[in-house]
Amino acid sequence: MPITMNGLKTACSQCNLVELCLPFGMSDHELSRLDELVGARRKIKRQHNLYRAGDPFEAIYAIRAGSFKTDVLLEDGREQVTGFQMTGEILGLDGISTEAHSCNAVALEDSEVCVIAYSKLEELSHEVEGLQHQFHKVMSREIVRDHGVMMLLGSMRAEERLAAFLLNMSQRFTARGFSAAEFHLRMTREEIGSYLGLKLETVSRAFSRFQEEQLVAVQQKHIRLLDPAGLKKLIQHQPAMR
Amino acid sequence: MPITMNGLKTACSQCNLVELCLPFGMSDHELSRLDELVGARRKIKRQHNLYRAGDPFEAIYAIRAGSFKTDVLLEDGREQVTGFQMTGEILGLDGISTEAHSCNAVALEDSEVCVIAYSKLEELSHEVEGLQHQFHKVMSREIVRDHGVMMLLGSMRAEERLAAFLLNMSQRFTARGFSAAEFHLRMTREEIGSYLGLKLETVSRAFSRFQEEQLVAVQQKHIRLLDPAGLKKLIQHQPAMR
DNA sequence: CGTATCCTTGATTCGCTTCAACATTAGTGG
DNA sequence: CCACTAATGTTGAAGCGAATCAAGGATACG
Repeated sequence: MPITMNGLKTACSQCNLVELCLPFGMSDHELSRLDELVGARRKIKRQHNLYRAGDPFEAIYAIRAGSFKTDVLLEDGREQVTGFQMTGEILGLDGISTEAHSCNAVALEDSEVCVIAYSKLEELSHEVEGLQHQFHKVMSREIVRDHGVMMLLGSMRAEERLAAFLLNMSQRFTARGFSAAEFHLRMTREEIGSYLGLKLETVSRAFSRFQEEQLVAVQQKHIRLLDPAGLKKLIQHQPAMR
Repeated sequence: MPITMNGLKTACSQCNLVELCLPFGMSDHELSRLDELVGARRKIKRQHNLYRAGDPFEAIYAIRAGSFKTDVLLEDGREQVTGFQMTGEILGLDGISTEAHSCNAVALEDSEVCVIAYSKLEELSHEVEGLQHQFHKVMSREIVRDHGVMMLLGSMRAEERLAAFLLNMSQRFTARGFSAAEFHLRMTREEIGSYLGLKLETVSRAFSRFQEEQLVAVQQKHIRLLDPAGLKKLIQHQPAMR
């Protein structure tokens, strides 16, 4: 029976995040086999890296608590945040292709991940029917998500991007049993801006504008969605820019 | 022995695209097993869809000849091209997550694809060691590629985007045994623009600018890279905008 | 050969960035 | 606990890069 670094048993079958995580949709029998998969948990302090671009790829990570951002850096120092990840989501998939990570994963708050050795995952995928399929789904979902971000970055104006971002966050908080209308963002305006391809001032202004129009109530990182339908409308009916 | 719609045997082991395609790196023995995988080939005429967003997902496709674009559409008609695909590259991975395709795949010229039934792929992945791993690599590469596009869209200025695009095309033509310096683009300025988050006029202007500065010779869709190093420099040393 | 599509270029407009100043919050150590 | 400081967030004014509008030219296609 696997023992974690902090002496707690790590078992997918016992975890309340199953429905959000890799084991989603698997039978009890399959689930019990999955318990071999998670070797250890690892705690990451706020602002610390789970991995960095260039690190050799050995494992993927399931977020057990907390949240992360992933980013890529250009030689000249420019940063692009490629995603924000919450509990149950999988980190590190970028590393498979070249056997090295291609982005940085940074904890936005004190967090904890389940370490899933990739070799073991491949092994077990041969045996456990549902695991292979579920893993493919997780990767595919990441691809679809990325296409959505491209849509954001390539075809939407600043306010549309922020609206889409807020609705996406709301939806993900909801899936985790939190309020859809009220939540706390763990990232800075600058990080949101980088993700959305905007400067932090533009993000701040868009927040203010939303507040004026009674769409949201903003208090620093604390957000209350007053009119989600209004936000949705903003995305769809905004006069096309490009 | 599988017979294709046009009466030709479809066999990965006989295909000269192995090094670019799904079977890359697999042993001869594994390769022979792969021949069961490709059920048929399918020809797609220029401007026709290989699949559309919403279509039920059943297969992935390896491009045997020609090229494609993938795009997503917003309700209000806005289009975002999410990628251009060349021979040996895999289409349709977006469909796994929801069992339906989430984007459109359109042939940029008369093309041909190998149809790989997903159910068969999963089945065979359990038996053929290298296939599973290679498939994971293909998906992971797609994720990494998407992150690169996000960097483009989120942090680069117009000319940097086009320079990065041209260098990327050049690199992919090279991998296929074509000239690195001279090639023919199959997509319109509008499609390039959509991909790069720019209007077609901006793309055209950037091309003209590159021509003035002796970086490339442009004649409609025919491109000659005169100074690839100069293009590379453009990407890295341009004063940061956002 | 005629027509639709695609591309180029110019003038103008507009949205976002840049620069700057200030407010607020969080974190630190006396 | 409070003073101090750094980090973060807000807002205003000005500038700039890309979009928009518009017209003409080149090319491909039936």
